[in-house]
Amino acid sequence: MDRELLLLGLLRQQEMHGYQLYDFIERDLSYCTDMKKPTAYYLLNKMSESGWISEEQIQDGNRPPRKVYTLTSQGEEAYMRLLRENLAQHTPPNFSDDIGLAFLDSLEIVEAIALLQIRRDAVTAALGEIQDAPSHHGSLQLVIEHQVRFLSAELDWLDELITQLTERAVPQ
Amino acid sequence: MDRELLLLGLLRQQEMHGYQLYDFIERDLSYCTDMKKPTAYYLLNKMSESGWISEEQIQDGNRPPRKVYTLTSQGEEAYMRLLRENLAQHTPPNFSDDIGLAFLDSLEIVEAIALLQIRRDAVTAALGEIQDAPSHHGSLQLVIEHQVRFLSAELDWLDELITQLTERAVPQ
DNA sequence: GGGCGCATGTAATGAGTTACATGATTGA
DNA sequence: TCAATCATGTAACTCATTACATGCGCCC
Repeated sequence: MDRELLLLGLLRQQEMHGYQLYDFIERDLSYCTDMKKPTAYYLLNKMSESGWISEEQIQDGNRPPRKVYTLTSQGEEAYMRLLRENLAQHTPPNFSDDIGLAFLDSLEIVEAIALLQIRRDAVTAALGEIQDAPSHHGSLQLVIEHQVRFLSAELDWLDELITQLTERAVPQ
Repeated sequence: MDRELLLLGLLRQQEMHGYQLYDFIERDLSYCTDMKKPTAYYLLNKMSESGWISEEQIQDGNRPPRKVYTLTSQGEEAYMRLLRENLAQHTPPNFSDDIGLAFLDSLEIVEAIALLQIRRDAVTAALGEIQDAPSHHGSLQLVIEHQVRFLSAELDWLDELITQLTERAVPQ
């Protein structure tokens, strides 16, 4: 239901058509989430059918018509319910990266360090990307701050781990 | 491929049958990952067909026979490849919780604080659960430490956010 | 005039889950 | 004896993705 919440939340701030929503999410929210085009269209159609949003066809010359969506009162209700649910809950994220960590000792320490350095670079790059991201208004900015916080912690942890391993690799 | 890596890594440490693997993952690794039974059996069959693991049927009385799996040399190769790949990469985890955060300003501050308190409790509970978890040998322990690190950072962030909001709610 | 961006969608695929099915053993 | 655990699996379903399909307008 998180994707539904996202779409409802964006539509609530400003009425938009599908492509616009997709585009905004891919462009401006790429550091924290994503949603492919067919998913966006599918969810919008679904929510339209269940009465959460209403659509207005807008024809512009011979172009394919745009379907501009607006929250209905049911949609507003659903939005508030989903938002409260989401805020009150903690969903442990999937750390698929941790699986490799669990078997780190299968490798020579030197190689393990080298690989973790590469990971470190990737985290640094991600952090840089977010910090360069255009700042958003209102609480959307909170998401950026949260991501920065997370990536910084991740970087600290990796650095400590690499240091530990290095000490073990070259004792004195 | 992370699930395959997990199964291979566990089998490499000790030969096991499907149920045993499933059980270990659900019991001892629940704080960082999970894998349902049909998924485990499916992946084991797939890896067996592609020659990564070999199975030995063990009959014990009238019980359903157990299929005990061992890494083949191909499996060993695949394991090392997947491990290196995993260690070198950074996969940004899905923060579905952040979507609610993005729309925090739709709520009265007082309610937002109350909801975040509930989330805070959930994070605290998760942290406690991990710290009580039985310690693992070797680098499996690294995963626990990483999780503790993450949850602590999460808790700090939530506390700061709640403090900020509280100040805004009651200025002086 | 040819490719990219706008705008919508369908179809096929994939990864993983839930629900279901089976049958023996073990413990309260 | 009756439920839980051990042990394996199949079938159906969900959610989201990739690949495909269509067609207009705009800019180089």
